[in-house]
Amino acid sequence: MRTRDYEKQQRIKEAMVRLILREGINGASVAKIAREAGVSPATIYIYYDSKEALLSAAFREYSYQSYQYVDRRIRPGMGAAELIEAIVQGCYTYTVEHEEVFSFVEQCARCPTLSEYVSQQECCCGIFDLIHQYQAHGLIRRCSDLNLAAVLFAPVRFLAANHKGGPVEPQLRELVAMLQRLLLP
Amino acid sequence: MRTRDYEKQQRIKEAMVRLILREGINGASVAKIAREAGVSPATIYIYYDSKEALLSAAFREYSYQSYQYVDRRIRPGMGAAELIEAIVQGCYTYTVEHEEVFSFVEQCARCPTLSEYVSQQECCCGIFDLIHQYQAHGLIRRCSDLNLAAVLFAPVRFLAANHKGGPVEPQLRELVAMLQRLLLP
Amino acid sequence: MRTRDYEKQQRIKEAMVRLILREGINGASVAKIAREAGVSPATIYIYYDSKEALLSAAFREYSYQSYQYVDRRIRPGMGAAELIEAIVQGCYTYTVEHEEVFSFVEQCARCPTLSEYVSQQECCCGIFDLIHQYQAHGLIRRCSDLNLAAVLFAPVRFLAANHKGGPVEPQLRELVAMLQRLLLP
Amino acid sequence: MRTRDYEKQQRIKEAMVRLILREGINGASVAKIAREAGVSPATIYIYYDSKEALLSAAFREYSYQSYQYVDRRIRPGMGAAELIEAIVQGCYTYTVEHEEVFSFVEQCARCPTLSEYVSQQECCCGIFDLIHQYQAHGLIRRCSDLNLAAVLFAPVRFLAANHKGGPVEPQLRELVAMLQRLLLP
DNA sequence: CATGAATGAGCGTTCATTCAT
DNA sequence: TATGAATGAACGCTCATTCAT
Repeated sequence: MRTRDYEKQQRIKEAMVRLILREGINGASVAKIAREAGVSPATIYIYYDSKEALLSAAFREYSYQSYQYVDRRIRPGMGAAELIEAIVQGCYTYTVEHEEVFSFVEQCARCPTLSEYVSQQECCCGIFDLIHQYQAHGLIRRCSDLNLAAVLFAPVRFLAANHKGGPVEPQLRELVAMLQRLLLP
Repeated sequence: MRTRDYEKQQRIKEAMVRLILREGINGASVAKIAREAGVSPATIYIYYDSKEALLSAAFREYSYQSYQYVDRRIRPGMGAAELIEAIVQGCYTYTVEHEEVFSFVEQCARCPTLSEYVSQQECCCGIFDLIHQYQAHGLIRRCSDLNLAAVLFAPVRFLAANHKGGPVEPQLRELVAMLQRLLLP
Repeated sequence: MRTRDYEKQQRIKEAMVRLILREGINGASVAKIAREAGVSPATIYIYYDSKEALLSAAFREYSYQSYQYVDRRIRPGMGAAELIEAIVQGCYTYTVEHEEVFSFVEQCARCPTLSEYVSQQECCCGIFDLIHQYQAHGLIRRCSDLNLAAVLFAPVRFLAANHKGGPVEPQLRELVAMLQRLLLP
Repeated sequence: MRTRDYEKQQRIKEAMVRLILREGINGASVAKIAREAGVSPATIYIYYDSKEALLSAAFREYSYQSYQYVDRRIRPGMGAAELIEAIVQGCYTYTVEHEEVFSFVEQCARCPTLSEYVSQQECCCGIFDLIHQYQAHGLIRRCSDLNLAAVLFAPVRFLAANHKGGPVEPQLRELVAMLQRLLLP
């Protein structure tokens, strides 16, 4: 008996994400995903019950992963300014290093049939636990978590999605500075 | 002067947008759009060369329209704080009053095959012209237009997309206050 | 606008029935039916909602038709012996002249997912009305309708299905004689 | 002596027959049969060369078995009337006790691609040998074997397949009486 | 012997688009 | 202009069968 190959499962997910970056969530048919992954269409159904199961599983997984990427770059000992910078920079770097995942998650999050599979709020709870500590110590201004998420993640993603040409570093530094001014007391 | 034909074209666009809110950009086939609009599939091709032409035309049109909605709520005489409030509130109110258009534009903007039909930057040039005047007079802090757009539009849309349950008004007022503090000198 | 072509609908049904005679109800895929009928697979779905709808509609239609064929060969004025002969002969002739329909209906009638679309009892009510008159006049022995159908239709179909080689006429005449002896007083 | 393997082979056949009763001959895929039997799809191919081989082997086997069931209920010493009753009753009881086998065999017998694997005539040769003796002694009327099979087996199966609701016993007794009158001198 | 993984081909159905009226 | 009919290609998925363990 052949054993289940989790690398193959991974390859399928990555192929789908790559394809969706190129052709949009519309253009990613099971047949195309299979060809991109170098497997038979039927093989996909060994690892996922349906196309929607594949999409939602990957959406969920990558949603968490992108926040964990940021999580790994922050530590309790950081200064508040440093923390904000790490979060925003981490967010941005992730979009550059995982362009296809970023595009995929953004598309899924807007799609009414997929968005409810993942709660954006839950994904960043690790980061928020730390921020809450800073807020408790008066190192970061208090505000609702939703607005905190709104200003910490949305603008940098906007930047990542809409930046075209020219050096992005200054833009990013400016944004960091703005958010520091906004959130530091 | 609106001819009967213009109205039919409008009906098609609105039907598509309604459908995409319900079923996502994947679920909107030409046949379904036609049924929703109460016309024949062939009729759609009288007004648009292809499905992509329909999508991109609507995307472009509604993108501008959503900024014009905000535009109509601001005037040169406003105070800077008032201006920021009007923009953010206008943005939010639009998402509530045109839920389906908001969802549609958000989906299109993330889709690689559609996003390049519209430059988000161009759409808001009217608003930015005014802001530039305020900045020139030192009433609003200077920063790059991209970051300005990033903080003015992205967080409020994040709020609109991710808010679930509970009163939204306090959230929105808090966000306005945050952005006023951020952008006022 | 092209108008609906009922000849085409007929062609589809006939193609399916022909195919099922050759390859069995298993072997009749929509694509094969379409090829046999000389239309596109999609065209079938203009006239029928689904493959099952096509099957059940044809099953129902041909079930009635095969009894109507017999119906046309009987008249109130016939003698009782003559009536029985007409029914059995009619049944048999139909299976010869419409071999593919006979095979199709027999297969559908045995398939659990299709059989309940058609009540065999209802199909032959016209014939039974006449027989009831004969029974009322004591020209045909009384028995339950179910058993009447069982002896009038099942054996002749058995003959039609299982006869191989040799002249069938004597067999058929013998069967007619047997049933006359059975049913005449 | 039944080896463990023989039992597994049996399980596969029974699973298939059960499935075909529920979903028709169309709905019985190898994967479903395997699941129903609690084995792997590959295991089926250890015992049978192909799906068709499985179908035809089971068809042949169960065809004979259903006649053997009747065979066991008749003995040379019986009266002619008793013999006819035993055959018809035996036939009917079998359909009740082996509903799934009955449905399976009936479906196979009508399917052009399967029917030729089994000659219905051959299956009942044991019963016919006995009847021939009765006929030789003038205890049962002479007629061709095909018509004999037609009246002995087809009506009772028709009854079994088309009876719905109400007590079946009287129907069956009536049929037995009819066939006795038909076949006894 | 027995398995679950793997597959190319095919399934029923819908797609975006064009045709004929 | 506007239509429903028509279509080849593609859809998501399952098929019968084989492979590797």
